Amino acid sequence: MLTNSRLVHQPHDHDRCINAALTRAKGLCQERNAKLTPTREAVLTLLWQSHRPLGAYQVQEQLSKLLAKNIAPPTVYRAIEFLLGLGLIHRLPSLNAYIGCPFPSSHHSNLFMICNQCGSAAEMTDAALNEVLQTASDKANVVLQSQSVELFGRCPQCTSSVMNEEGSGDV
Amino acid sequence: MLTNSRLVHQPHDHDRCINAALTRAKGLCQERNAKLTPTREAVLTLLWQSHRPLGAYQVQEQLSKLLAKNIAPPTVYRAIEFLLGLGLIHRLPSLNAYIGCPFPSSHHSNLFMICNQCGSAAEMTDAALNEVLQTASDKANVVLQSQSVELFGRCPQCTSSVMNEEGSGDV
DNA sequence: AACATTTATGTTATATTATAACATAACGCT
DNA sequence: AGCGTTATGTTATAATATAACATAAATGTT
Repeated sequence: MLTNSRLVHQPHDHDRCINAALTRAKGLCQERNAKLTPTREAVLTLLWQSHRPLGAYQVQEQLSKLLAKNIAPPTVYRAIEFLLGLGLIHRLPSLNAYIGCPFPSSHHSNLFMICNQCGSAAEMTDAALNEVLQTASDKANVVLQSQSVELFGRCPQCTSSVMNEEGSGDV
Repeated sequence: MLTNSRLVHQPHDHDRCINAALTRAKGLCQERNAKLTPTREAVLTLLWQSHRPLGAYQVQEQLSKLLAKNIAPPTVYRAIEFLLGLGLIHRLPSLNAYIGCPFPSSHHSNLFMICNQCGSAAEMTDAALNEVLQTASDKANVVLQSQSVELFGRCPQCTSSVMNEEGSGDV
């Protein structure tokens, strides 16, 4: 069960996450003859600033700051489209938000665990899950092409802080 | 494995689907002391006109026609909110669309099979799926609260028509 | 190097989905 | 009838996403 949940849910050296993501991205782009332009790289980096998904307009805002000039939505959406195409990021449909993919080169059908309190999202690939979904599709005679699985709950960090604080409501 | 996939993917007497849905809705509302007002009933009926999810603005358009007066978005969204609250309909996040729930009274975590070609959506509850998701959450020490599972593919009807027509692209 | 071709970005406008805020109306109770 | 509650009407606007066309930057060809 490939997952980044430990990293997402624990304090860690996040610069390593960012660097690793950029290295993977560069490698993948070279393989595919795709160009990781400065804009695209900046968007990818922004989406890796934390393990929380960002909306397109949050990216826009931060990108405008970063590049010290006004960036219009289409620029952001184009970069997002490019990165989605390479599997370097994912879209979380329930949140209208985007997040960096920790294992872009492995063919995977992904599952996200999204914390209702802190907003962090961990990704995992689970063979058992994919089997179950394939079986369900087969039973219904559906040819499965893609899937979106989002789980919502409380991450370990937020669970322990709730135990301490007692009675704080969800976001 | 509770599912309406056979109904969704085959010709059937759809009036029975609609009637059954309304009957269930009325029963549930009585149980819960909730009022199924004409607007709400109309929205529910519209969402049951087919087994394809409708966007809020599609509902608005049709509702305006049905009631022969202009209905503004908030009215639609309020009805939707009410129906979602009772579990009478679901929201499909990937589509920003809404669809009637075939088994609203059973506590279930739902899975949708959405046909990329005809847009129909079948719902199923699958105990094996829920186990797998629970296990995955447990492994990551996440307290699971809710889930959204959407499968995209080709329904049996569209699969057979593709075999006949040969080479028609997806929607 | 000069040119044409493709690819990426800039710019403006607008489509689509959803909600906020406040006004009015209908209902349910005493 | 009067009161509080719940539902709907109305207007405006927020949030997300794309269309259409202009410019610029990179790439390939002679």
